[in-house]
Amino acid sequence: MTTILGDIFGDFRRLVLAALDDLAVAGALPPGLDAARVAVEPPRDPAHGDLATNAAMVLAGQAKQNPLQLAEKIAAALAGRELVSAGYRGGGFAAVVAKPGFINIRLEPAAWQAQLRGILETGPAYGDSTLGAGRRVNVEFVSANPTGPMHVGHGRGAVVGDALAALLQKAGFAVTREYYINDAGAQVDALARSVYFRYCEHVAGLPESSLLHSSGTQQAAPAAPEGFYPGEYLKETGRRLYERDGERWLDKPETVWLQRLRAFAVDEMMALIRDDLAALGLQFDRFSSERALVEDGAIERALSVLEGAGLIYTGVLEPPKGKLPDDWEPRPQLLFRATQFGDEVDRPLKKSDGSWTYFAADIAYHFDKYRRGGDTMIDVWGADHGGYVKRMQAAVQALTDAAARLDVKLTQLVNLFDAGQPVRMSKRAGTFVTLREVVDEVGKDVFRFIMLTRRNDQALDFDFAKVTEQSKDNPVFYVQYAHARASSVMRHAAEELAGQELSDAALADADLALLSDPAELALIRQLASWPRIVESAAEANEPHRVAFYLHEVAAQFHLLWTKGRDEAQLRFIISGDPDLTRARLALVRGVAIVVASGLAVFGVTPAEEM
RNA sequence: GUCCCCGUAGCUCAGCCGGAUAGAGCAUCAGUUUCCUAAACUGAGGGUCACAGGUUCGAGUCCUGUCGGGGACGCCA
Repeated sequence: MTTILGDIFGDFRRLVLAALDDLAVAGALPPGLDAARVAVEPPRDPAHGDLATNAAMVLAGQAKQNPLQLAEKIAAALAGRELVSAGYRGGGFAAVVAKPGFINIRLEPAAWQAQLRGILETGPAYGDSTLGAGRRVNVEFVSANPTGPMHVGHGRGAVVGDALAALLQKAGFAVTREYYINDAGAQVDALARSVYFRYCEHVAGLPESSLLHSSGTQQAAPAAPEGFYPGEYLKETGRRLYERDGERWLDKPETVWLQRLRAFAVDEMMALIRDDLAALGLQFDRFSSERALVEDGAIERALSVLEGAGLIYTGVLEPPKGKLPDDWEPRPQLLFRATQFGDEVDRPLKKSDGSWTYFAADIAYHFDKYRRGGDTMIDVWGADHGGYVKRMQAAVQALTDAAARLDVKLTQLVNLFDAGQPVRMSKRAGTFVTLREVVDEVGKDVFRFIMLTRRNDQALDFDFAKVTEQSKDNPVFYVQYAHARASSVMRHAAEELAGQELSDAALADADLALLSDPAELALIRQLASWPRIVESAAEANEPHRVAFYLHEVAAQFHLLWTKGRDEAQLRFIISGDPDLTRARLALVRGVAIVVASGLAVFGVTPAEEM
């Protein structure tokens, strides 16, 4: 109902609603019926027709009429209406009533052919929707801590977040992609100490080191600090610190260097992360710093809102049920009344040392997002943060007086395999696989697509051997291959029909009535459902549906291709019959446009040849 | 103990605000290549939708409970 072009299901829903109005005016239906549940969908069994509506069954109760008889009335009223929308150009339809009360609709081929023409005329924008009506949505994703390179789990969140954002954009929302930098907690202090340790280590290893000269022997490296980040990458960071600052931090107390090194380390880590993001082709509209919020007093501002609503108090929490932490001590804390908003317990805002909890900062951050104009926020988190969802939603509800909504998408684990053998990962054993290593190995297109072949809340197996295999078992190549095949046909056609204009605009004028084979019409139907897929996937926040849809389009196209192998008259290029060839090229281009449009949502480049 | 996610074919998973005879891929079996890319396609077998109730014209889908798997549970993020 909101699509710019070619949502056949929306068009027919409008038509059904208009028919219902006709019936109401004629007195055949009581006025003021609630038609919200009236749906027009493809029937599961294609033998039933192209479209089906449940209108009679949904309204039978309200209208106090027999569903079958009501269906007959609606079908008759439908038959009296015409497809006035330009997208059908004279194509008609037939409506038939079936058993429980379904009304099955079958379009004449001309209506489908007109849909294909519309696809060619619309091009890459095909599938765009006005569902979002320009409403703003803030999608926050990745938000990997700036303590090291991204790992594969971050990569999944990154891809899911980016595809979700792209999908929402295609569906007409004004999307902001945002990254939250957790650069304020104790962990970045630990990071700074780790860098300092590596820095000292580096200096000690230098032949010209003052440590050597002053004592005559190499000084033992200082002990690794608490919470030490053991990754090799920090050796490089320590070296870079030496190159920038020389020996000025040596033998100085922590109070002298901690703040400076923290800033340096976070900058270095963010540079690493930005490289990783770039390798995946990711771009953010905004990076928000936790530290900047803290230093700006944003926490106090946000908490004062809660304070004013009487939602903050000092109290003592019950110890958690089940396993009691070893060092549990009851202690009065500053608490947020999350239980008033459906959370299990009230949540602490200050640590025992008096500093703010991560939660307090996150409250400030979400309040900041809201004040910047986001009443719809989506956060993409790793599933290990699942326990955090309720309290954050509670906070958003409390902060905005329920004017804003926070949705949280949790991404489950990625299990790495190589030819069926699990790739064991252990930070301690040093067999940690970074996102960058995986992306460099398989390519960003493969990585992105595979990450979207599963619902985000399902664990996903990622097998290096399988995802790089060039066969139909690999969904990436299966879909890519369909696009490449389409491109290949167009290259051949350019030779066969040398001198003829084969642009999409030109092909839209081909005699599409020549596309009459059932397999051809089935393919057009498949292409015609793209706008509907965009809207439903966007509404459900489920980009993976696009992957399954593209797989179906590719299958239908490969099928038609192979039919042409058995029945030469079904090939796309028919020597000596330029009119038929042009009609079929229009279909081929339609496939390429839809596949490319879907891949664009995923940030995957459509292949021209393979 | 509480909360969240999950349970669909031998395996991996889809199933679109409830809709008609529950689908796809893999695996198994039987086929297709002088021809636009066989990197593909066709057909067959394979199901107590974990279990038990409930809601209604209709439940894999919604509600309750049970069982099983995973995850999270103050001062980490």
